[in-house]
Amino acid sequence: MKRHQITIVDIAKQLNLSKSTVSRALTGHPSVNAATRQAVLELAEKLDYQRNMLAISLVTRKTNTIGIIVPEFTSSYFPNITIGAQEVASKAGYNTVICQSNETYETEVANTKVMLANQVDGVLVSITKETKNFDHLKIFQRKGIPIVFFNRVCDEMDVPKVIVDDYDGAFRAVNHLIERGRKRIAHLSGPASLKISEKRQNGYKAALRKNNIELDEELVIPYDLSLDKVHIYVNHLLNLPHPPDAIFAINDPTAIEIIQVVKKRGLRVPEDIAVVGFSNDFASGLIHPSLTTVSQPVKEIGGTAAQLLIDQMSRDVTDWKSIIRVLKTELIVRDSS
Amino acid sequence: MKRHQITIVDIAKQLNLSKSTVSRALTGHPSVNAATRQAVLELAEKLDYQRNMLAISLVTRKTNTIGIIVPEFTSSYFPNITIGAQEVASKAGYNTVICQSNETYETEVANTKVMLANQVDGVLVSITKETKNFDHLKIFQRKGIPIVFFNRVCDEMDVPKVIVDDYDGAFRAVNHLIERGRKRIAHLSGPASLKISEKRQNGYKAALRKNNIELDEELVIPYDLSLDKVHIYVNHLLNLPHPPDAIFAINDPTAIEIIQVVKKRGLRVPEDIAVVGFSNDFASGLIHPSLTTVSQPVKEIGGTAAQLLIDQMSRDVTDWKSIIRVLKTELIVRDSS
DNA sequence: TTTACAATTGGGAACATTCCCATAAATTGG
DNA sequence: CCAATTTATGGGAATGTTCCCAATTGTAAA
Repeated sequence: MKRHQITIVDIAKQLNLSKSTVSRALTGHPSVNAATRQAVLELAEKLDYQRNMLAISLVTRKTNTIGIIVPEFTSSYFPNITIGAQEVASKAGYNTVICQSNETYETEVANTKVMLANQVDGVLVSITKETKNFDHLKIFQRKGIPIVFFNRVCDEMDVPKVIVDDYDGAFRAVNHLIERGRKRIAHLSGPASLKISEKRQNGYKAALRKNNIELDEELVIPYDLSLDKVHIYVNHLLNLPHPPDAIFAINDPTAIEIIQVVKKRGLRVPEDIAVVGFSNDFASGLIHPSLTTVSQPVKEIGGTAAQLLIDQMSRDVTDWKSIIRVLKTELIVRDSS
Repeated sequence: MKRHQITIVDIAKQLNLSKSTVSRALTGHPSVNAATRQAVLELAEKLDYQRNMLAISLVTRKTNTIGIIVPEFTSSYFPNITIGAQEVASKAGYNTVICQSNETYETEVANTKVMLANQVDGVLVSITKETKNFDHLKIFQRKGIPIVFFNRVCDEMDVPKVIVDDYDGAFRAVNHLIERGRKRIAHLSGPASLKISEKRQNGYKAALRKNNIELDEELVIPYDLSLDKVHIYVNHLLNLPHPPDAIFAINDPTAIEIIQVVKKRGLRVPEDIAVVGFSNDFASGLIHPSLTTVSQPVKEIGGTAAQLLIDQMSRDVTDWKSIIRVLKTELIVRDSS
């Protein structure tokens, strides 16, 4: 039923050549007669010949494909990172395969198997909030497939990583709130498993300390990043006998959700409660009031990670220095603070 | 240099079996001894064996991969469509490869070559605003690779398509503006090459006609969807001797841009100018004032298209009925009108 | 003229797997 | 007890390509 695929053998037969010569003509090998090459190219064009990458990859043991595993696609953050990575990768002649782990460990493990089965030449990974065991990722190392982490990194693996100065960004965000006269600043933090939660929380605490504001543990709430639970924590905070006058959120989607909840309660942002986020998602500039946030160079994160990966793939070095690239953030002050 | 990959031959040797038997054990073929299968499975696990999909696909002539070609990823529209498609595809055991054509014809052609070279089993396509020649897409048909269009379809190809009732959606949107008392309604339309531009424009005109409002061609502006030019058209409209009191935009990103421009000019939305968009992007509910728009069942579009494609791929029918699925839109009234 | 060398081309192994066609052993029925 | 059938396994072609190692031809140097 399936139509016969045009192969180099078909071209070879029609031109009375060997498949070797056709292959050489097609790949631009120098030692082939100009007239022969011309004939091959013309016939290939005429027959709609397309090289079969499966066969090529099988013999060359290279797929020219990099895999990207991200936890989710719900905000603009990870999509933009993949765009940045894809730009760099395609410029270097690499294709990109993207898998979403959906913030679950099982899916992440399944994703790594897909990547392995599809013989990617390297992978870019940002782990889920659930990931505590890294055996599935260590397989890449064991097989000599380069891996680079970004944003959500794995501490126990000695490979290149791309992150931002989370501590510093959080510090400046909270410091800004204090400069604006806020005294009781709450923090909606992330899951303890993620390094970024820890660092941003540390930045928050350091800013309080520097301004001689005593830390009230009651105001630091770790949550699992499920947006539909934000209202619970916000209402809890606002119902405290001595409620906060500002909230610093681990990320923008959370901050946006906070603003909605606060507004629904009839309170004003920033008059009653100031809100600051982290990442500068696309929606943050559009929401009312517009969100003060710490912007990350999102595309650059993806691009840098891809570049680091490509560097590893092109050199035949097995023991790669574990570079850690820390990119700069920037505080964007808007109406919510 | 490259580490040797574990193959079924390695497993076969260690267990003193033939690669045929190992293959059968691994793929779950019934005619293999339970003890043998057990041994194979255990050793495979121990050695981190991963099946090489390249080789499998080469011999089975199936990659279990569908390709998606979309024009852009800048708004939430196309990403969400791919999410919907991916959900359906992965449930059916298919992987997904996504390519962005970046709204340029050349890139789209390049993308089709990538898809062909990677032997996708089927493709989902939404064309660029530039695409007028469809030869590169007809190659899929010629090779017997199923293709389904969505959103931006190709009229001259007789294949399944998934669209929404653009005419009707536009009609209801403009009718709503008229009900709100607007008399001079402008329309920022899309490129003439796209069917959706035409249909939405027709819906706009029909709504005017039905309400006995004479069409003023001066108020209908086709533009190429480059957001950075929106301010030119909006300012042009507002500088007219008899400026409009409402603008219906071809899509949400355009509408959002219009709102920003109008606000920057010191005019109020909706008091001075009402604005209505199309698609109900994520940002539309967040912007101030929130945007009235025609919502599309985005994930469903992707899911339906994927399902249509999978149906085609699983049956061995070469002449597929050209189904056209038209999904319903819904008018979402918010503050901008 | 002979040798050496460059320019072309062909042959065939290799890549990792599936799957059809044997083959051998074990089991069953008459 | 023998034929027939079932159960389990092996052998090897096929998939479409690259690339190494010849083989052939023509030509310039000796």
